[in-house]
Amino acid sequence: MPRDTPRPYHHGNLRQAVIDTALALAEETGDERVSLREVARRIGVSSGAPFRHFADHTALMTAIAEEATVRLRLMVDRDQHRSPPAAIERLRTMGHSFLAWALQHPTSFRLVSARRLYDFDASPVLAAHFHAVRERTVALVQQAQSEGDLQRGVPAPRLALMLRSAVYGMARMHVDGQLAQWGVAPRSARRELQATLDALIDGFRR
Amino acid sequence: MPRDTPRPYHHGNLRQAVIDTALALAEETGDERVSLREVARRIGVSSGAPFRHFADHTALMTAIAEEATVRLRLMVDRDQHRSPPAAIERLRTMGHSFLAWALQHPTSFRLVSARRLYDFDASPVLAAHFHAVRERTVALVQQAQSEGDLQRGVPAPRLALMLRSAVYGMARMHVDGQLAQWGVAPRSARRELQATLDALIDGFRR
DNA sequence: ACCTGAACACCGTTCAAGT
DNA sequence: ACCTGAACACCGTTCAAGT
Repeated sequence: MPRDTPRPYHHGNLRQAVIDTALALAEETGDERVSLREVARRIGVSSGAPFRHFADHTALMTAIAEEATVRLRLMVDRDQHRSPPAAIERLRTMGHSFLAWALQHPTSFRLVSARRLYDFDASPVLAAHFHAVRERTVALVQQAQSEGDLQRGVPAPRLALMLRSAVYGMARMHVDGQLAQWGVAPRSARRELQATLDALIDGFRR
Repeated sequence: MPRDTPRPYHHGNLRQAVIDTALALAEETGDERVSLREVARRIGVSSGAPFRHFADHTALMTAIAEEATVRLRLMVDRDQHRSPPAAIERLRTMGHSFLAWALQHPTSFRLVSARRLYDFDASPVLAAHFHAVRERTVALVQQAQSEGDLQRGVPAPRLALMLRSAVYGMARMHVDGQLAQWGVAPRSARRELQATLDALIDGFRR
């Protein structure tokens, strides 16, 4: 590992460098503007070098989407451990975590959720994650219903989809720049969205 | 207007032809894959010709977004005229119209709502439309509250945002390909989403 | 095993020149 | 007034050749 050579022929850890640089570039210019050539330029390798580690542009974006999803999951799990144990509170906490993540990492959220710039079906990591989120949400709704905290009139899968849609919609309205028209200033976005989610959950208390 | 010349030097109505062809191309390949060169090729004009009518790629996409929004509005207005007059029913109808449009024109919906491929701030048409949607939604919520059909515990603007988020989230989950994981088959999507919206509205009946 | 750098087929955009 | 077609600066991707 010679340290006097600024650019050795072999980068050493190009794969990770490409992922990190691409993530930074996405945050700077938008997920749809990540160019492999620009990434290579920033790292100081030739334009063809990244193709040794990623089959194509899509494969790189898939790797980024996986990285972002793992980070979201860590945050959700951490918050769940701190949540009151009642299922309805776990649901609320899950929604708050999701909103907080989307507001903190709008580019990652947009990339992962829109599923346009990467190949969702090629990633077992992503499939497992989204499956788990759905399972957990439905299970918590069922549990909250049997604990007497949520209305039983609506089937659990439908109530879960309703809550998910609302949270997802709030997060997307933010990243899509639509909150301003709805009278929500950027600074108060997190507070207002979490309060709106709370009002939704309270509306379905039994 | 000579009809024996297959390609006259002047197209005649190139601006509209570019919009129509670009819309078709978007439906075929996705809104982010609309190439001005491909549009020009399909119409049979040179690669520089569209620039006589659109300042750049963004300007063309803005025109498309406006066109799509006008069509959405026509559909919403038509359905409103057929709706029962009670504010809560008008709200429900509005949501159903929105969902139906998003399911029928996923590419247009994605383009308009994501606001990434065009310049929202450059379009008074779009600003007016979105402003009107919000005003109308909040007014209908207030009216439904005073007609005794919706809970008064939640402020009208917040309740309006909640309903909008849920509807928007459902529509986006569809175009983002996330409904399958939530146990909703494409064929039953419209029915299931409308039923979920109905359950939400019913949950907030007083 | 990994990287270079030229090559190819695409883009968006500009602009002198043509009709 | 509108369109052509060459030009420029970008892409993604491939691949023989280098280390």
